[in-house]
Amino acid sequence: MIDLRLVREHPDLVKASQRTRGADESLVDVLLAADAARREAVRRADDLRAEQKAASQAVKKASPEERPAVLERAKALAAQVKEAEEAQRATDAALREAHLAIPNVVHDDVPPGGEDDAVTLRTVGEVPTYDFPVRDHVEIGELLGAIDMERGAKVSGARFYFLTGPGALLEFALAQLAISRAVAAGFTPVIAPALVRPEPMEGTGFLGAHAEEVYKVERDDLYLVGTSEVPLAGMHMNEVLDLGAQPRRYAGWSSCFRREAGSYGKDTRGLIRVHWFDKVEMFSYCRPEESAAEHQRLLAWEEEFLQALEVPYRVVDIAAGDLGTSAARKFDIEAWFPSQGTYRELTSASDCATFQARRLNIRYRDEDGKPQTVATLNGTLCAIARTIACLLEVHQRADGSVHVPKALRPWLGGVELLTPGMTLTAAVPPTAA
RNA sequence: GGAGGCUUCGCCUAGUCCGGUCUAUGGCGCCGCACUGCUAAUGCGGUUUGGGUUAAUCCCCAUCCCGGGUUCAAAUCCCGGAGCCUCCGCCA
Repeated sequence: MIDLRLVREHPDLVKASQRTRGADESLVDVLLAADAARREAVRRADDLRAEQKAASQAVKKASPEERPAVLERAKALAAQVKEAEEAQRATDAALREAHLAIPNVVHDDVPPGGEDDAVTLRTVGEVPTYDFPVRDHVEIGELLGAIDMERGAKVSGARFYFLTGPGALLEFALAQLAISRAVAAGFTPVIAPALVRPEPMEGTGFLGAHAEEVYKVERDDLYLVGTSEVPLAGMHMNEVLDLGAQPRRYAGWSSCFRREAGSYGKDTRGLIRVHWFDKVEMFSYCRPEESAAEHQRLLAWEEEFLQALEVPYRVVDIAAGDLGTSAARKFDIEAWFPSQGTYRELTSASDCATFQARRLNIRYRDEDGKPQTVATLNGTLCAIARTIACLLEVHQRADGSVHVPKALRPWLGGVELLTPGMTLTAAVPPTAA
């Protein structure tokens, strides 16, 4: 939810934001009207309630002969209050609806335009050339005995997979690397629940436009999260946080589930787009004035992680029209996929400013001790399945073997190369053995 | 899965049986003032959050886990839900 005060005081700013998103700017006027209507209804109900309270007090003090008349008046007022409250509820609902209809106000530096107008901020690393026909990650994964798509489909259906042998070890290696780097950077590591109640789901905005994307466990009124952002944001809902000098940072590991409705035919092969994967997600709570700087820091950590994986990538600044509802700005990192001859999204970092926290009611105390809404940010440190796909492709060799980035070796028994037919026997750092 | 207990304005707590005097008690913490050579102690005052109104103050409304209901009137009575705790059953 955007800040209502901003809408009242600077509707033009919000309208401009709507325009750059390619969204309907008349929604701002709808919101303003709903706000005015609600305030009017609130005033009326409050006034009547005050009157009714007084009348109610009078009942008690009334003498026996006055009593029937006073009681009559109190009853009449009670009826009016009830009516006024119903009217107010209607305006409350209308305001909420109008309020929710408006996505976050975009950051000034966000490029205008839509999906194709993302601005590439930088390209890092050499795009590798191969003097042999490149295989895609499914082929390599099968050669290595790392990925089993067929049995994934047999057991769970399309877009499911088994990671086996070196694939399974790669998952843990990536998770370990991601978490240990995050911890070194000062993040609190978190293992978060993947099944959540409606409130955090709604508060993070996933029941709005993305509702079709979400798995629901009907019987228990719980949802499978599509990203660790949900439990990490929900963790502090309805709290007033003690924000010290530093933002509060969590690195959460959890499974993620996505129905991928509406993506039929897209990336049907392999680990690129799956119904379930595991992820290490960074999540920050900070003062609103710090969020832009924190956004850059999250991005830097993402980049350093990919550099450690020796993967060529580019950073793109997502255009306004392609931003999610709650993001004021979003950077994606796209890594090189040789089988596709292009960069594909691997991670994403969003600055939600106060949009998400306002709905989740997460605040901090400012210098005057007043509660204020915090800013929240999230960034993928490692979406594991897709990262495995990328690693297998980028680091492939002619014989089907795969180069292991130095940073991952400690968790893969020190091996420098995964080769078809090999059995990894040591999944611990050689030094620890 | 079953049974019971609990949830009060930062923390602890009184109040709930028996509706109005609750505009919620007291302690701790915190803030201010006074006193004191300084500290401590003491005294006095303040200290939930949100909304409405306002130039600001004042004031008004809501808020006793949440949502409904009964009533002129609900922290208090009734129904539903959540969370925590205990016990039984089952279980990795």
